Amino acid sequence: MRTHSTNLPSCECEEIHSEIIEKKREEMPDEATLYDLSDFFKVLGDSTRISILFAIDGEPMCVCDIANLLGMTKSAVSHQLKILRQNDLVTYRKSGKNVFYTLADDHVRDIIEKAFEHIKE
Amino acid sequence: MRTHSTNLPSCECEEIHSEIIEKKREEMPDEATLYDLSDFFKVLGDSTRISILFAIDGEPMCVCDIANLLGMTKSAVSHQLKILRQNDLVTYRKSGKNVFYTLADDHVRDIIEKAFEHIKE
DNA sequence: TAAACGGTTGAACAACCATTCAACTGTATT
DNA sequence: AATACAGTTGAATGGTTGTTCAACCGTTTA
Repeated sequence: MRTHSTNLPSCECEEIHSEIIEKKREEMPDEATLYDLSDFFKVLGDSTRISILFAIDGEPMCVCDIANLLGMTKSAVSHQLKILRQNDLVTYRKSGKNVFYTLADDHVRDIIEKAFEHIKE
Repeated sequence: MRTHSTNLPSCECEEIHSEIIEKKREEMPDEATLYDLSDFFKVLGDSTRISILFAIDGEPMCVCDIANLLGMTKSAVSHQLKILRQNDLVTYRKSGKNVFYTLADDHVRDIIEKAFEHIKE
């Protein structure tokens, strides 16, 4: 998950505006929060997972139907659903042989909505 | 960018609830929109880029200062700034030998803010 | 109980991507 | 003009990750 090392390979250039750097350093969120944030966006940063989230918005859908709707194998869908589950973006309800998935809460819908507005400039 | 083929390898299982699939299919955004959305989140799905966005929020910062603040090389920072530039998340202003970067607009700040609230359950 | 089917899972593979390294551009200073 | 330095860039590399494939589990039905 970590995309750059913590503080070892520090910059090869001089500090130009030390005061600004210090001020900014105090304002920065802690590292753990930054990783949590980027990990959250990483989950949304895949067109398959975004498609799944749109599909199961409102009415719940079983894995097989999602696979048919998106033109994918059950396996591929299930792998992505696992990631969505692990990150608490979806919940599921078992019913006989089927497993019905739906959005975990409205928070995610809001964020996707806001991004939706953004990409339309 | 495309993480699954368009419609060729369709599902190996039967359509269980055809009516639901058809209804959902009409409600789904077009494919281009889904890719634009996931591409947008993909840009935010990296801790280095998230860190940069927090750093340049408010007061603009030059590349060298960002590198010092984050403990990274100028090169690595510049590569990520290029991606942020190409996706219109940041703007820059040249001043002598320095290039000062800052957030492009408040839209991005809002989205990160919302995600921030979400990950704190 | 045996077959059928929806769903999950681990390993393998291919594609993608962030960082490093080295070379380069442009501006400022001497 | 020459040096110094902020910033950019392309190629190479190592790590990450989405899909495929095959095997498996659990529930239902014959």
